[in-house]
Amino acid sequence: MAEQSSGSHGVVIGLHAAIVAVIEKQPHVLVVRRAYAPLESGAAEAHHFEGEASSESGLPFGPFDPALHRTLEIGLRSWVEDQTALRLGYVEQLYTFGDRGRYVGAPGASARVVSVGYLALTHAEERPPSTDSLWHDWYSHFPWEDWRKGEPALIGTRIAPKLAAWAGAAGTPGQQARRRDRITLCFGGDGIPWDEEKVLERYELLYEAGLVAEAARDRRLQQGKAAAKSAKASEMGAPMQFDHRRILATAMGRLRGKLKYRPVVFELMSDAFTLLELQKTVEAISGVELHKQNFRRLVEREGLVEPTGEQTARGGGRPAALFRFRREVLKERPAPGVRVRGRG
Amino acid sequence: MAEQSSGSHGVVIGLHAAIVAVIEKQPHVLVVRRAYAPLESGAAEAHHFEGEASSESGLPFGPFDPALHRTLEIGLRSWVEDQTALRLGYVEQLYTFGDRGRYVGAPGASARVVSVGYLALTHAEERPPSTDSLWHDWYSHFPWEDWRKGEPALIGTRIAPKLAAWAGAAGTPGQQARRRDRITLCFGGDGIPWDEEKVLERYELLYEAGLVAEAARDRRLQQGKAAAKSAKASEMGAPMQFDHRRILATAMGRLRGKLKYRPVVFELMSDAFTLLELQKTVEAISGVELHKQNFRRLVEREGLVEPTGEQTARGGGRPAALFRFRREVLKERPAPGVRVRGRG
DNA sequence: TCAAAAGTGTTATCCTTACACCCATGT
DNA sequence: ACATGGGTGTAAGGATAACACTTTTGA
Repeated sequence: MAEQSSGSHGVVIGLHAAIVAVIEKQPHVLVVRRAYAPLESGAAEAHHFEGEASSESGLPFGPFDPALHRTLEIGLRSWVEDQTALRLGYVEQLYTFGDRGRYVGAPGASARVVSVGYLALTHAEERPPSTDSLWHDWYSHFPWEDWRKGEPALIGTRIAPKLAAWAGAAGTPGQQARRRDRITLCFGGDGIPWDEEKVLERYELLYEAGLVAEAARDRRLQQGKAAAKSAKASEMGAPMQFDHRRILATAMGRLRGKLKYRPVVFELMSDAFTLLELQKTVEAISGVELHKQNFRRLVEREGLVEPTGEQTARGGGRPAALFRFRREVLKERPAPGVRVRGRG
Repeated sequence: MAEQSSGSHGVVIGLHAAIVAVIEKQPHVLVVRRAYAPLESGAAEAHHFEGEASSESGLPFGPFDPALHRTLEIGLRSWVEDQTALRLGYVEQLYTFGDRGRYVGAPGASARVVSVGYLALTHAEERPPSTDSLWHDWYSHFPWEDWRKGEPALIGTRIAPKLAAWAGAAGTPGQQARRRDRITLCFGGDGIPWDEEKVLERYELLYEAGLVAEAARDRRLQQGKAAAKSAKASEMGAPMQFDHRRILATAMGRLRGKLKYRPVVFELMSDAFTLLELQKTVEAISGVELHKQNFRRLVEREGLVEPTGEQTARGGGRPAALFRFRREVLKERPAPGVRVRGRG
């Protein structure tokens, strides 16, 4: 076993993809249910997770094999195609995480894993692409991130009180104040507005405060104990394997930001769409409602779309004009995008 | 030697820092002159570079040792302190590169290297922090990026013609058109304005077109040949070891972008500064001149600074009021920053 | 005729961009 | 007095955010 590494700097790189699609006005991420950890040595030694953990879902991922793939992104694409039978279009690197203890693998795990996260966008037509993978509404993992119907009740009833308690439990008054500032910055209030892009900051805060199932799980696994059944896991969103929820949080935040200055929404749309469908897609991603008319003026002014000339047929209201993405903007304006700014 | 890896997925992670400071209104990056590649196995086997390459400078870097450091960033900080005797303040991860052939190490190099790049900001007081490291004006590596005195002559005299030739040399007319579009998008012209943030895109384009010394060097080294003396290296900016210039390009672009929505400039200033010093620092980084009064109104309106009450003493003009960074903005506004937008 | 969704007009306000001009100090 | 940088007033034009109202279809 040439592996055991750790003494020097042998490291395994895990490539992870948050593959996003918007289906029926809901943002979804592709998850894989697996009972083994494919990140150990080259062969498929199907390590089994301990009890509970095996029922969690995770992002599609696999190790980077430098002998096989010329770049990280090529490696990622090949892993994803294997695991999900899905061909990726738009792909963007997010972040590389290497924290000890945040990627707790199978019990026999020897090598240290560094996670490189990617965001991929696709247009999904309802059915999950393969039997092993399925689409999850991303708000099932982040219920506090959906502000389309106003502030989620969860924040007032559970998150705010528990975070306040956590802040109060800090050692010195100075630390307490700093924790409180951080909470306000993340979740708003006190003059600070909700910033939909701070998805990662919020998740990390909840993790540190121990409000999220992964926090307790990682602590236990680090101590070599079996993962206990975590009660009320679903209340604070469905947990994911390893540090995958953190990667998903990074993806959400990045996508929400990118929408505003790059025409990436169109990667999520079909070729032809109505303006309201476009708006609902942006709203699904950014988690806030928009002002209809201002949205329309915006996409028109930026020259992001052009009419196809067709109309929608399906009943229940006046037919809408269909539009398509105007690819020429890419050559015209330096940073075209759907600038989003909450609404009243 | 348990190393030789490559067959499966044994990978060495190189942590790289682009450490930036503004000295005398010029942006600088800290470079290290080294004659060996510290990225091979744990021990210090001082591999010697082949001829020419050893005179190139590079960014401070070193391998990530998971046994020693809990996170990537901690590993980076320890490497940088060792190599430069400099303690880092603000640090931000940039990107992870893993391209085969773009990180060409010492001849005997076995393991594949994945580079994780970081941006670090510091306030330098003139003298280089250690004898092995020194400050380079970053425009010496990217002469086409300094538009403070208008469009650099280099672009018209050398870059544009050579890029045009490269575009014309593409196989099909379609490819030629796509190359031309890309050139316009990167360097502007034809209605597209100069976008100071596209530093990486421009460098990658120049690399692909073979206009930059590293392109030829990497090709040669990949074929096992010795690196030839590259004529006119300095004309297209001083090259750097490995893929370090790419990492620096990433750092420049990211910093130029971040300035606009986060108060990071202040990491580069001393505690007290005049508004013109602040403006010159922003101009140094972003490479464009700004409109004095609008700049002042901006920092004032955003509440980024507050007067110290002091005045500058040094001669040559009316004394200026001194200001300091107003830390409270961090608690007030979601995304305070020095939004920069060229000028006439 | 009513529900459902499509689509338009208008305004106050703020931000941006660009003018051009005056002030205080050292030599 | 003049060079050097410090510092201000003001106005046109555009982008934003918020109003509420009309139109076209299917059931």
